[in-house]
Amino acid sequence: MARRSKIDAEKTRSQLIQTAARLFEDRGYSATSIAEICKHLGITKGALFHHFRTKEELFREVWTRLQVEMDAEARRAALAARSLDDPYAAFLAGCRTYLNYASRRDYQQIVLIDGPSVLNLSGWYESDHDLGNQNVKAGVRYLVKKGQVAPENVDALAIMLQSALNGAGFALARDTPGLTPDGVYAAFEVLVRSLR
Amino acid sequence: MARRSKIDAEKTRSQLIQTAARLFEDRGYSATSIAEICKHLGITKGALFHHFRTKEELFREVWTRLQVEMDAEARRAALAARSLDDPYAAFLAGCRTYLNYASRRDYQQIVLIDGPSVLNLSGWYESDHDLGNQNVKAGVRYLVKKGQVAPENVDALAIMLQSALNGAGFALARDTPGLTPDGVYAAFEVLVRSLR
DNA sequence: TGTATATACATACCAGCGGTATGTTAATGG
DNA sequence: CCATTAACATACCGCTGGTATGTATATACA
Repeated sequence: MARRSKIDAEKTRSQLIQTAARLFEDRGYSATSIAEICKHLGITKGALFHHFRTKEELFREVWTRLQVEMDAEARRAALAARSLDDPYAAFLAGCRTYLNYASRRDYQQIVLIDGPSVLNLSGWYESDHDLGNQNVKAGVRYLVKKGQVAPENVDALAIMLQSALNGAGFALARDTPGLTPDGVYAAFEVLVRSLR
Repeated sequence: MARRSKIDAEKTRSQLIQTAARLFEDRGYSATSIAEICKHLGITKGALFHHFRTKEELFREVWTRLQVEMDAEARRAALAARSLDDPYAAFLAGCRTYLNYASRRDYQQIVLIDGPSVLNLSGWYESDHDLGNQNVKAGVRYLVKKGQVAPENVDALAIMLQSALNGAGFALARDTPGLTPDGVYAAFEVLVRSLR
């Protein structure tokens, strides 16, 4: 076959990302071969390596899309829940969104499990790329401004609260006995609201 | 070469684990080849595959040793710190130990980064194999008994607090700006002591 | 004490992997 | 209208984890 139009190319590219995402999700990164991804689309490796220089770069693209999507949703939720009466409301709404993502299979496998091991050589965690952390930290800073939290604990608390949501999401996804989404969220709210 | 004695075999085995641990730590699991491990010991792949059926099994052995070591140390620390005056003391001591491990490069790379992606421990959090979680949960139950925490939140809080320590240790290990071990621990203590 | 067996490796080999080098053809810019 | 280049396909490569097989000797047992 020969050259396709720009529009076709864009389509191929997004199909690659979409298919890779599906396979990365249910087989994991290392168990998913490039050949397999291409086979699903009826194209060859030449096409894939035209659009992405390495397998890792393709993964990063998948990873980024998920992060951006989560980020947007969390921001929307936080903004919508803003309240004059309750300084915690916006922050908690964002966290609830994040918790929802953290209990999704795709987010878990791609962002939380494979992400660190695949991307850690290239420094993805230099926090400007970690949108989850940015959101949580912004929330905690907001609580500082409202006088609910001591400023020297911001960075540590942000990381800890985010990680708490990560772990809880995992636990939820494989229905751990005694855990429900609402129960977990309630416990998280207790954790946050009792902060000094 | 030919067969060695049982004693020699044990030595070879533990040398394999030790060397693999070193390489897994500073290159990561997938970037460490079996051939490389063997080269460091002056043996061949035949020897390695005699002691371990797969590369993953060797990794699991390394992983387990680290976990067991951490568990023992955390238990010791918690017991030693037990206090009549402060119901939080034992729990916090165990968590401090855990935090120390979570900020070590070997524990971070092997247990926190590569562990989840290499071993398919979708459920390693609440499994019997997760000694960290067992300890944390025991600590939270203790706080319940002392009347510091509502019993319905035990499971969720245990997971969240443990994950908080994981994430914090992770952040510490790559010296995130604004984070020190003592600072993180202080923030964690605030988090725990303000629980209702 | 002799000997059959199991053990502790070494050697040789393989399919599949990620990645590259090199076509090939048509859309596109000047 | 033509040179360029984008969008792929094809062929190939070194390396990887893993296997099949060989082999010498420690060990269990008669």
